[in-house]
Amino acid sequence: MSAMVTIGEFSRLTHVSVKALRHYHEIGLLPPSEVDPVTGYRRYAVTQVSTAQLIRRLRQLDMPLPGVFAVVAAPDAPARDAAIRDHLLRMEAELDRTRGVVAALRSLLEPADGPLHLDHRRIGDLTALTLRQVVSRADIGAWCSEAFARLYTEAAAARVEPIGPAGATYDAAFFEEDAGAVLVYVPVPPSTPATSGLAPQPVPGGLFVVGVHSGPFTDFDRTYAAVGSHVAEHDTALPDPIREIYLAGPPEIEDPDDFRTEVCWPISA
Amino acid sequence: MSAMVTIGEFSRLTHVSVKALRHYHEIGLLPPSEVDPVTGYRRYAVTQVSTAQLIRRLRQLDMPLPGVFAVVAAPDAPARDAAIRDHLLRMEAELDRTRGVVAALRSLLEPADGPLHLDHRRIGDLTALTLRQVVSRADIGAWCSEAFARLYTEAAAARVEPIGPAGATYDAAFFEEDAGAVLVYVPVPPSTPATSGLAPQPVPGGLFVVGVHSGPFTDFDRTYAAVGSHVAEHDTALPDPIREIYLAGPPEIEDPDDFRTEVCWPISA
DNA sequence: TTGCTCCTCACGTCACGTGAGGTGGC
DNA sequence: TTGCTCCTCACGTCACGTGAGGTGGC
Repeated sequence: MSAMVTIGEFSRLTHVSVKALRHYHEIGLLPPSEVDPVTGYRRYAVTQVSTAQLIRRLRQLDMPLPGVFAVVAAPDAPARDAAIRDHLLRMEAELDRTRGVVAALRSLLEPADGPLHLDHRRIGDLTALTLRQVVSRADIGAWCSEAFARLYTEAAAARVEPIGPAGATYDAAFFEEDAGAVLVYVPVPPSTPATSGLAPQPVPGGLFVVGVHSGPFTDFDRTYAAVGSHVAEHDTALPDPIREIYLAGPPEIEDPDDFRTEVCWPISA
Repeated sequence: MSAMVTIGEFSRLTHVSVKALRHYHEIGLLPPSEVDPVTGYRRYAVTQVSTAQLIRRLRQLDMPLPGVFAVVAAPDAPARDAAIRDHLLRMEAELDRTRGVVAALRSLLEPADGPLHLDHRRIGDLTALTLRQVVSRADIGAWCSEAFARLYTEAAAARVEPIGPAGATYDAAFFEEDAGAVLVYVPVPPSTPATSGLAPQPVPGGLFVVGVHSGPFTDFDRTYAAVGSHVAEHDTALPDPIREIYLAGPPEIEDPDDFRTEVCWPISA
């Protein structure tokens, strides 16, 4: 039988606040060893200290409570360590993103590189292998790389060569609500047969104002601003999806500074 | 006169969601250039794009809205850049803390280094230069280093040598509510005269269970758990403040792995 | 005219923190 | 007995997101 302590003493032992301990009880994450049925007083066993310490560390790393729950309830050490490693990987990715944003912030505060060159262009109707899904902005990078990998695999399976650069179209909701329908496509000859998973689809064209974005995707809003401002001042924007055409990007190009992407804003004739 | 756009188009231009734009209007951070008095429709000027981009970047870096407000309203570039640099410094500090927590998490998952050596000790009443304030856990490091710097300056001004290691006492609320009264002290001879700012104060002693914590402060909860668990199992804890005695620490010791701190848990005789 | 965009509430999210008001334990 | 600890609501925080229900603009 291990010693029992009050919630206050358990808090001093573990450095977890009393309010947090009550919360963890309420959600079932760390129920006290005993609860007095008449007074409601919580009593914790000293053996619960290590669990509380683990929870505290994970929360200090901003792991969401459902994740903490999974770690604490993990059946064995490998499962537990995998859940923790997962979170540390997500934190690394977050850190990378933050580095990118800091760089983007600096570039925003420096004087601009001169006006962006803009073109009017009529893009014809295409035939393409496509994937379409509602995607949130946070997931867009991962989803796109997975989707393009799938499209190129399908193209190889159908023994066709892409006949132009890959692209994607973004519904207005993707920008306005931070989540919306995204369609990625790889253009193929109209004669391409359906593969096991994918039939070629038409991708309708139209008239666009086009600007080339050079550099990492973190910076995208600058080119969007340039293209969109030009449209607002000189053309009539259409509510159609905005198109991006990936002239140079991952996985072939490794350095984000070398990425080149066309941003195509649909306008009326 | 710059072109005006609807909230939806402004959202596509800036990559700030419509909901966020309405929120920024509501709090006065980014009011639209015009609001139709009858329909309530917002109209943004294209010249507002750069402000929106700046706000977006700062929010991506988790700068709180009051801080964003300060940056956007900054009277000139130096003031603005200083506010941003400030936030980047805070982010660096956060990152340091995170690194520490990750290390602490690893050490928690590794097998323990064997049981901690614990002593019973009667600490006598002291005379000391002291500072006392309610401090939150988040601020404790910064506050302590400032407070000790002040105490040593005062001791030098009074021409007295400290006659023992410095320490601090922490009220229960510091642990139970993540904020509570902390008293830092530097022991001096009882004959020490009052200086301009500080009169020597008595620091009452008592009976304690004492364990030595070796390593960075991030790890403190492990030693607290060991000392406190021992007390729970073998002694009667008192509600008095817990005392830490800084045998080796900053600023003299640089490597956190070399820090040594006594954790003293008050018990009844 | 139709459907799309925009509007304003009101409420939800996440992980607790902040009191208020009251009772039990030593 | 007194004061301290503990209890349970109910509501607040932060920066928006999520619908509901309705209207304006092309």
